[in-house]
Amino acid sequence: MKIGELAQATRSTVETVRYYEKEGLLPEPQRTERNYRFYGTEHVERLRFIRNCRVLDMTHQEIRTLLQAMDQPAAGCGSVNTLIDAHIQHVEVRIHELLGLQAQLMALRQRCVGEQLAQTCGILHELSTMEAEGTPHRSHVG
Amino acid sequence: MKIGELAQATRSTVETVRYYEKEGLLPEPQRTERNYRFYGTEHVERLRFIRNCRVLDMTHQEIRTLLQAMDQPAAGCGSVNTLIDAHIQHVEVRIHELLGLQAQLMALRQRCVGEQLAQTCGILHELSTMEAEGTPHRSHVG
DNA sequence: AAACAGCCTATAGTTACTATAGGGTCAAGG
DNA sequence: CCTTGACCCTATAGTAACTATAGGCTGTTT
Repeated sequence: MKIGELAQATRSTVETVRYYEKEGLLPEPQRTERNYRFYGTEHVERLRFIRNCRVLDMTHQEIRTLLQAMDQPAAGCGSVNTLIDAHIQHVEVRIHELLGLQAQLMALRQRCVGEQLAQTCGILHELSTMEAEGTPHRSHVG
Repeated sequence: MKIGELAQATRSTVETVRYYEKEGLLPEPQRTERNYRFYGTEHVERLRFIRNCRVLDMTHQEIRTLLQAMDQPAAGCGSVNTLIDAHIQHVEVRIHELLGLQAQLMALRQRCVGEQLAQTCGILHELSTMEAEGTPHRSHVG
């Protein structure tokens, strides 16, 4: 199959497929005599695997680790379990961060009732004077 | 004050301060005769405002809107309220996404108990065959 | 005079794509 | 035969919000 068909079969785009190839997530396929990429079912499976991982918000690096495990069927899958556990942790941490954020934002929102002038707006005043602890987040789990 | 002192006073870094200036979030300060940036208390306040917004996960574009409101003290603050409300929505949406993700990941984790071989690992198998709906997220609220 | 901290500009790297420019291939229609 | 349109190719730049690096000047201390 050609790249457009592969993209359709996996709900991705042609550009994404080419990008994964450049990143080394998807192996380089054969080429036709006219230099078109030509894929088989193994590529469909691999790409589907990758997309499933992405839906679960894994990074390319995490996916690379899982693909390595896939490529060594006779080896143990401990690294897989470890990775998934760590990823679940990332997600939980981020959920807690966002719940805290939500509380902060709702408290902030209370500061201005009805429509005020900017100079008397409690929200702007609070944003100017509060001493927030914490930093803008950096977790890979958005 | 010099740029290093400003950074310290606002718990940011010298590089971030210069970056905000280039982005137009922080106005260009005066320069000393030796071309060092020289800041006053108005810069401290503005930068503190920006950092507070960042801790709340607002984008630079959102912050720009708030700064504009700050700069028009005699105008209404309706845009501020609207923006905060929308931002709270973003956060709530993301929380729900992550809760769904967490559930999916925990179900996935159940697929492999103890340490298996990669070829029999239920996690890898599930990742290969599942038909996940949804796309990798794109919300600005990480 | 040399070492060291701190400042300067300009540029590249990060993540996972997305978009664009500029060009070749292929089948169908006029 | 020519053109139109869909599809493919490579290479490069843009996205968000920084972070890091190179290469060089300033200012203070020893």
